[in-house]
Amino acid sequence: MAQRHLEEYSKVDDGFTNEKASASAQMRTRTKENTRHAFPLVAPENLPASYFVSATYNGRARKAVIKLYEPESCRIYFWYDNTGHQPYCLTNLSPYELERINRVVQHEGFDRFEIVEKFDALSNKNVRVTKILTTDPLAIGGRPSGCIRDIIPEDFPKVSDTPIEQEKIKVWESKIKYYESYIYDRNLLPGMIYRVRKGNLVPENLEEKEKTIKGQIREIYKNATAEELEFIDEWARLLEYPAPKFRRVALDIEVVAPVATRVPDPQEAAYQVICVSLCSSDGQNRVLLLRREGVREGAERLPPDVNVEYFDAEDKLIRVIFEALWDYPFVLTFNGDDFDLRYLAHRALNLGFKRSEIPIEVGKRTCLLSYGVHVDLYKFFFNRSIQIYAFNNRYRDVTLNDVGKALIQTEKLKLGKPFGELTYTELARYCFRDAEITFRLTDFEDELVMKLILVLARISSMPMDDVSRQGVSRWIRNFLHREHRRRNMLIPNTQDILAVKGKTATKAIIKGKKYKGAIVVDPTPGVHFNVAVMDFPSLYPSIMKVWNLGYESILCSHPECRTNLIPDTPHWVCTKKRALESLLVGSLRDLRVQWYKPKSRDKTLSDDLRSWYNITQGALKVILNASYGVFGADSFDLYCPPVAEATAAIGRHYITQILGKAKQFNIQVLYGDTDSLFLKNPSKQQIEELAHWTENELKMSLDVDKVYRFAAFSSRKKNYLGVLEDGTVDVKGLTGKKRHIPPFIKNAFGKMKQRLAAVKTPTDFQGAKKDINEIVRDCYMKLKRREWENMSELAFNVTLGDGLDSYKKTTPQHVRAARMLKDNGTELKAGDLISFVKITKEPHVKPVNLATKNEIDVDKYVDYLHSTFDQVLDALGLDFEEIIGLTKLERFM
DNA sequence: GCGGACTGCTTACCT
DNA sequence: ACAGGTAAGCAGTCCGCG
Repeated sequence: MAQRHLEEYSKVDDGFTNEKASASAQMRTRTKENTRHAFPLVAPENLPASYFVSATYNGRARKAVIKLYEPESCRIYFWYDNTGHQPYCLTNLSPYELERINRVVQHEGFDRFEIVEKFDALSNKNVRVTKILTTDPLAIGGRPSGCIRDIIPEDFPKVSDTPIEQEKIKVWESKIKYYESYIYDRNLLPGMIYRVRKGNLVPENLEEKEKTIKGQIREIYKNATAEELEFIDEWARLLEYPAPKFRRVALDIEVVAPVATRVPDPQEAAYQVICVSLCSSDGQNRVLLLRREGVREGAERLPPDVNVEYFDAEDKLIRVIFEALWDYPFVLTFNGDDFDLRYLAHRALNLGFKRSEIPIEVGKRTCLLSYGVHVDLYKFFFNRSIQIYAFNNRYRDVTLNDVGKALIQTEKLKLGKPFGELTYTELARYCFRDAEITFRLTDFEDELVMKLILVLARISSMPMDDVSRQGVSRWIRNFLHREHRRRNMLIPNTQDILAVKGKTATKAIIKGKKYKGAIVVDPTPGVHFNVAVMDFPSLYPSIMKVWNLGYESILCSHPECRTNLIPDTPHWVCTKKRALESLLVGSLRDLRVQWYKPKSRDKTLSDDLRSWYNITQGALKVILNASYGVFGADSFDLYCPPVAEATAAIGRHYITQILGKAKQFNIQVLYGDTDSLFLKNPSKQQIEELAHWTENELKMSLDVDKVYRFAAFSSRKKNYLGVLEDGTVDVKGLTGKKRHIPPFIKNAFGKMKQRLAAVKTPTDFQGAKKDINEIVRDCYMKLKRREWENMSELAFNVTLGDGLDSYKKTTPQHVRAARMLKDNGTELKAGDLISFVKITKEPHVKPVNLATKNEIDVDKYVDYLHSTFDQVLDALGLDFEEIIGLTKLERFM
């Protein structure tokens, strides 16, 4: 914790000091303020089975601290390290050489040197390195200057007898947070169950369960190597242990704002907190209101199970909230990192609270809790991987309203008047609804979100608070780090991997990209009946597994491996030693495909168990989907572009081979993208032939993923519409489903989609075409007659990708509109949605709320209607201009 | 001085 | 702070044109 906070505080002074950051819970137990807590925070000598939910570093005690959640009492207990583990980093300088660097050996936090042997996967040999142990993680790194990791390359060239270049001096593992290092070295598993016995932290082994599971899993993985089995066992143990009930509270605050369009600055916290709502798993629904002059009670009703409490003084209200933060082991907010908790912490300071009275650890980007675990659901749902793979893109805007609407069918209350004019009960109702949505987002489907976070914590070896905030590349990095330490492997520095294996050899189609990616087959335009879609289940992870891909195996140093070439590239891959990534990604893939996916659909299992399997397979899917991409991302610690390049190249090779085979088998391929093939009316036998061939020759499975009753292609790639047997319509890439398109056009598109769903046979098409004609014509006429209900129906909704000032090269329309809004006094930032309409006069755009009906450039909208429908109409053999009644001659003129 | 061909920028999508 | 490939619309530039 101290390390993390120091790094954050060094950049921005937000009123807290480092002392505050390292002020620990342990210290709190000694302070007077805490005497009001009836329970001890430090774990007793013996603690029953409890979940490892978080970890931190206590600067006062100079120890790692594990937060244990005991599910019977529903409390968090702190367990302090008792093994004497110390912070350290590694270097290739010998102790003898290091002794000469005064600023190291005389460093305040320096303790001692040790010589250790590690396996260096980059050079493929064991190396002896020096371990520099310290008494404080900050001695190694995290301060702006004077850290050992920086001093070594700065000072050693000066004191060395022989001239030495800085690049040859290596320091390893100096950027790992101390509590993470602690977790790895002690082989602890966040999210798993531990006990405290005689003061020691010991893992809880559910031996019976493990035995049966292992038995069943071994049945399935008969072909796995011993090495693979070991990993599969390990993963299965992590994923099969049960989850607790999470005692938790959701919190939402309201602040008086002098300017309605401006959100109060949480740093300044200049205005009163007027309402706070709590909604909890134990049915404590509370609204705390601050009494203010001139505010009326109001006639509305709150839900009957909600308690309203009034306060005459703001500090008293805040104290009650802080008590809740000391009480609940899990606290949920929607954007609490940047607003609610941050505001409360600074507001409390402004009101004269002592720092030790504030249970919030304010960081640069986070607000963690002194006692429990804060999950900021905004950050969690904002995670693109979570959004797409765990929730199938069901919500599009990451707002409480949109996520609530999509996942729990509950929206925010709409306010009919300005905030300042609300009665107490109106304010209370509004605020409570927000807390309620926040809570229920973690409650639906048997606490799915909480369990998902728990499973991800287990896979990634990260505390729950970290895993809920960070992206998928951090999760992957952390479990790779864990496995390096477990196998006594040196964790390489990013630049070292790059220096040895950084070069790519293929040319990307897109300018500015590093290497060539996947193949997209040109679609055959038209409507096709009975289209079977075959695909490779998790193609890229399978490739990594089968081809032994990893930073250590690609371009390995063995001369005899050089002939083991990756198709389409000059790269080779190791034949002698299995790469860690290949093993890890491969075993996760197998576990998902062969165990969790089938179990999640197994009707013989209880609902609870099936749901757990479903959550687990979903978590695995999220991780597997990113496991290739991270190797091509320079932000990833084990960045290794040839690994990503090789994966994509093999994928291209496979698809190309199958295309050739399909031709040979006389199967018409209508379309294909990356790992899929769309086959026109194939016979059962043809499908089997193709699947068998792939299994035998490519050692990959190729399955029928779905069958379309019919599919419509234009000549555009990544653009089609397909109707499944059950009438579901898949729309891919068509403009009509894109988020930014005006609802007016989108609605017409939706009607067409519905009409197409009813088509069963080629003859049905006649009727459908006629109706679609009508739909398009109707939309066109309404536009021409300016018959829309509401201006917002015509609004384009485009995300502002960057801050307004960073558009230097061009001024896109949405930016132009956004600047008009800004001139009007609206604050805008990256990520905001800009709603604008097209108008006839210069500059042809206007924010929707500033525009009037007769300004609208109707013809521009007709153009949009045209291009949107064309994508489907040409497949159906229809013509937009004929539909709207222009003859060929008129068009010519 | 104007318009078409072109490139580049931006967003949203697909796998 | 996972990747590359594709579509679409618009902004801006260049070049030819008596």
